[in-house]
Amino acid sequence: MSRQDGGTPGTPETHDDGAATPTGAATGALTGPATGAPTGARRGRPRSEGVERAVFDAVVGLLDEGVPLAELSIERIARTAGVGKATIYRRWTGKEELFVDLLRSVEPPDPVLPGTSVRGDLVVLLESLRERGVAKRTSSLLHNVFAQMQLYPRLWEVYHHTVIEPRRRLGLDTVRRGMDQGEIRDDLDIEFVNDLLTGPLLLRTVIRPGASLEPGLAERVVDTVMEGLRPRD
Amino acid sequence: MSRQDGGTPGTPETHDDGAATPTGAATGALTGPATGAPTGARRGRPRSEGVERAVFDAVVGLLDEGVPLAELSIERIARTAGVGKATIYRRWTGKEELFVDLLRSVEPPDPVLPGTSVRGDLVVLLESLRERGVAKRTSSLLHNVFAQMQLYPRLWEVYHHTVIEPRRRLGLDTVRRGMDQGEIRDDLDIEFVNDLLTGPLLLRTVIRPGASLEPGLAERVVDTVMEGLRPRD
Amino acid sequence: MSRQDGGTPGTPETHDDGAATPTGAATGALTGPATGAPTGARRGRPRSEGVERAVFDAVVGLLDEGVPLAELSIERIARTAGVGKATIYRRWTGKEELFVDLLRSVEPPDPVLPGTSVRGDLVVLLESLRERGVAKRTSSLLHNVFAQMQLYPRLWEVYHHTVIEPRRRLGLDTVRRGMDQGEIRDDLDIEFVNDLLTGPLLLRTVIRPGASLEPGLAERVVDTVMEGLRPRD
Amino acid sequence: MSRQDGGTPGTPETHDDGAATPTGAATGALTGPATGAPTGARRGRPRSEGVERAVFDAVVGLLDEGVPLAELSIERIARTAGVGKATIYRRWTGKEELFVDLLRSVEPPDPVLPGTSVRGDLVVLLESLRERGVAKRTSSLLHNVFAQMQLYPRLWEVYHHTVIEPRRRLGLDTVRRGMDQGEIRDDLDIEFVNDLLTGPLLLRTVIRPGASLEPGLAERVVDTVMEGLRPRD
DNA sequence: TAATAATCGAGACGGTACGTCGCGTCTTCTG
DNA sequence: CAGAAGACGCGACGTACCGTCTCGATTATTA
Repeated sequence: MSRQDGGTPGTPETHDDGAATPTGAATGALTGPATGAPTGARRGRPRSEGVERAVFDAVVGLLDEGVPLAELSIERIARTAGVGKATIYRRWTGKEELFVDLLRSVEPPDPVLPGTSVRGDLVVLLESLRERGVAKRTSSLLHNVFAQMQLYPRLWEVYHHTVIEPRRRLGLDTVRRGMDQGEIRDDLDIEFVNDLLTGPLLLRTVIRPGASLEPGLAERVVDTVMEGLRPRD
Repeated sequence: MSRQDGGTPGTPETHDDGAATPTGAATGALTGPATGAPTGARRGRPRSEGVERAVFDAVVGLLDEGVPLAELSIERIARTAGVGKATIYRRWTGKEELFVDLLRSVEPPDPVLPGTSVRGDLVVLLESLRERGVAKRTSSLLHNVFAQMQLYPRLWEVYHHTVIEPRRRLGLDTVRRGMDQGEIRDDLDIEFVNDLLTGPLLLRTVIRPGASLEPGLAERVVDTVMEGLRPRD
Repeated sequence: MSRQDGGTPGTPETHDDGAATPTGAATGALTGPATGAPTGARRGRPRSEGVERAVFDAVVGLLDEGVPLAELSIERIARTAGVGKATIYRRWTGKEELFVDLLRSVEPPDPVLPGTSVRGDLVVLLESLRERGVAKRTSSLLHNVFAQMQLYPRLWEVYHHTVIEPRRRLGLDTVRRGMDQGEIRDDLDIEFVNDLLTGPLLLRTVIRPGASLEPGLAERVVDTVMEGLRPRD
Repeated sequence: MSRQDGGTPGTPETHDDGAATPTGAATGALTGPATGAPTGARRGRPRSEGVERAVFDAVVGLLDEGVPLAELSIERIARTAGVGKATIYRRWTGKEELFVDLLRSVEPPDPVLPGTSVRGDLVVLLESLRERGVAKRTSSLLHNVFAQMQLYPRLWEVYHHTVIEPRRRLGLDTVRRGMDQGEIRDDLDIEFVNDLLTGPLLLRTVIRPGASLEPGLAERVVDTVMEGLRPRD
């Protein structure tokens, strides 16, 4: 994972779903008061919560000012945040882990599938993909980070691992259910079908960032892939 | 474009748009009278052809040795190639342009469409996508460069511009023909249809580099998207 | 003086001038009514005696291991001694004061002058200089600290102030007595004469640390300076 | 020696007299035009002469402003001199070598002995010691550097090696001549006699920097040591 | 016995400097 | 004039200490 140390030592670090967030602060907030946690008597001065806030703010601020991601040196971030370099290195092993953490902190939660029909679930899933793509072009932060995210292979990788993969698994489950229930042909590979459905949207989101992501696109993709391209009479 | 100056004459410079060798033209104009000749009588010592060979060899060699793309500094490339830094900067404006040039030098030509049937052309197009994906995992150079190509936004961008986009246009033309000839529903947006077809393969090629790219995949994608996922009886 | 605060009561604080334990007095005054008692009933947990022992041991140990004085950071000393940095800063204002304290703790007492003859007293004084010089080359601690003591101007200065100056004054007194009693020419400046006598030994002790300090040197210096270099018949 | 690289490769690097100065520039100036020197065709851009001037000026300037020697970090010197840190490290291995170079650049040449009488030569030698001591207290640079020179063992060591030792050897030769010619008792060790003579002045110069160095001191030391302290009638 | 208060080890904190590396430009000599 | 060599100002790297500041825990005195 990305964080350096900390992380409440009771957190299992399961990397299977989006609930990992070993960030400590964030986790603490989500887990509740946690007064009874097996908190093993930390020694020394505890890490200031204000630091990551300051660092994140600095990064967002610099990106807002139009500073390209490649120019966001640790040095500069520390200077802007009014924070010591060592303090940053104490929390993150490098720029990439920092960005991953920042990115995750603004990532919307996984969609909740209504479960009424497979088609409906697929639309919801693809719609969430579409919405993330749209968010990328709206949010100043997301826009900048995503636009140049490819700059950092590890960032890319971890992002996939913690964000895209979990949703992909949701998709696979839904496709499988569709086959079981007879809504989808069952003579095809599940992964293959899933790629047919998500590929077009990911293409427009990741590879061709200028492409249209109009509302209704998700539904249209699902329906068209379901129906096929052959002309009907 | 990427090259700083002349561009090896002989390289077809396939993709027209954006005016091939722009700086080359400009340079030619500045060099003097030029006497009307297209290759305007350079003065002084001519550029050694050996230089780019040495530079390319150095890059490939370093990548083969496992040096990550991110550690390929101009400094190191020059050192390895036994070439002055200034000589490199005289030819390319930076690392990215160098890589783009190198990448283009090993890129296979655009596929030739048989034109017999729209389905056949689509399969050929997607098959070339698949083959490139496979090549990425075979060629030591391609593997390394691609695997971390995302590191360089401009490299990524130029690559798309010079390699992916042209093929995309081929795809759009084919889809249009399919609609005109009645092989494809004509109630859909051409770009949309093209994305439905290419998305799955690009997904596996670019976004999920570990995914299977088995032979026959291209054909299967075309057919499945054509037929749709709805169970037939 | 060097110590930050209390100063172990019991340490005689030999060298008067500069008002012994200045900060101690001040602290005492600030602590409150003080009820008249000289050691005004400190409150809270008293300082552990073990700390300075641990710190001194750590310094000596590191020097013994060959660690150069310049690399003895407070950080490292604290780590080695198993002591908190703040605890060190609570006692000494910096590295130099710590070293001064350590140095003084191993400094032999001022020599006792027999007072029989001026020549005898001078020999005793110079002999003590010689012995200190020899000790520097024997004791692992003294060797290391002295050899690089010049590294710390304040250490040097304080050492002179508390060790060399007092003995210098002893020397001046003796020379004066010699003049009064007719053993030494009285047409010369007292300081000048003293420098003639101590200069050679200090030269070999401080400035040319490799020079010989054989037994009998002190006596020979006194006698030769007394007699002069001119050949006698 | 102190310099990092450069140094005209023909210079023998004899460390026996003050004529070592491998500084290149200085040597070049002293050696003459040296047009026929075996200068082995340096490659690449030659080192700018302006750099050491700028660096030396920066150091002197900072010391003049009262910045203590200990705060003269390479970083700060570079900043003040308007010079890259790497440029400094290219020439000197560290602060100490830089200071040694600077110090040597302002060191007066060895005294020329008249050779008429041994006493006269000794006076000249001691007078040069005295003058250096006086210079230390006059020159802003020397004052500051010397006053805290002890901070840098290597600086101290190299200074002794290149400046003090050579003159010491001059002194030893003179004392030997004095013994041979009957001006000095020959029943004493030469080094011992030399230390008797130079010790007092070095004491006042190096160890007790506040002591008086009035004109005539050198002569007085020689005469008094020659005559002895015993009262004459 | 309980409250109070200074100490302790530990280590986070904002800084500054370290010595190295790469950037893109420049300046020299050689072919 | 191109080319290699490499110096140059610049700025970032990741580490080490600086001296200060919180922490929880410990250990005295005072109430």
